Amino acid sequence: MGALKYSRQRESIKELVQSRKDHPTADMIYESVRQIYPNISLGTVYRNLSVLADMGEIIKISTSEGADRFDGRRSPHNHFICRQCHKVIDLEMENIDYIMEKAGKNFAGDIDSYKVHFFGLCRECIKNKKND
Amino acid sequence: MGALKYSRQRESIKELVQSRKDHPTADMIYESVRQIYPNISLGTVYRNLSVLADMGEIIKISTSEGADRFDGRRSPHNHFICRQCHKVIDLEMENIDYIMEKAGKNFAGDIDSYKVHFFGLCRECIKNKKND
DNA sequence: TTCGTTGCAAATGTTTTGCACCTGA
DNA sequence: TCAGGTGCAAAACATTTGCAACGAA
Repeated sequence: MGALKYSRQRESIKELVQSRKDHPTADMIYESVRQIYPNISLGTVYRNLSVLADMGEIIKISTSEGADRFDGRRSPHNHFICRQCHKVIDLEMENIDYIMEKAGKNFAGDIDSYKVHFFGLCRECIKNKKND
Repeated sequence: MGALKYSRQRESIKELVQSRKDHPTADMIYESVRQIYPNISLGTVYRNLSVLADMGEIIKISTSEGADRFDGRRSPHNHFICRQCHKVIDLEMENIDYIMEKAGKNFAGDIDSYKVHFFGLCRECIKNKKND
């Protein structure tokens, strides 16, 4: 049951997200894809983002501020979220997968993945602060 | 401006969250506090949870599944989230604050905190899976 | 032909907000 | 007194879903 069938809408969404370096919300993606498929609906965008995230083609980032964001980058990496402007930035840092072992030591369940969000101020917001 | 004034509703919410070991949603907290202050409104609960989180008295946990959860535990710790039942569990693990330094190495902003969410199956869901 | 996919719109679930009244300092 | 807090209800958002028509295999 549930064999995935090709759809140009899904393909287009996937390519769009994977080509962008920012971390767009579903709505931003909708606005972009609409320039190619003017009739696409927001529901279709949400449905496909969900499928693509389940397949591991893209990553869904949930922040406490506003809508979820999506990331099409393939290689594993972590994120920084600015507490002022809420921008999401990819971090270039060494692999820290070993924290999963540390986490699993006193834990009765089965840990298979993790997400780290780092918080603080991004470069732009530090600058703006100084100009106050 | 904005001096915080005492309110028994806020006090009650704070004590409730800090006394619980699960990770209730705003609505669960509302239902509980209502047993003491039957007229409290959900809006008041949300407003106070937000204030308490800003003050650092409680922690707000945003998951991609459903409503945000709140944690009143004082000492720093990390969370496990079951991908099946979405339960949130506190982890007893060694401190890994040093990952902030690793993250800051090639980054132009200022990192001051982080949150790690570990994912997988909790003990109960592993059991249930075996009984299929 | 079959069954996943789409567009549309309505529904859902969560959180925020405007406002008149209440309350702590 | 008076700024902050509250209850209530409506609004704002983000996301999901039912359904009839469409399209890929």
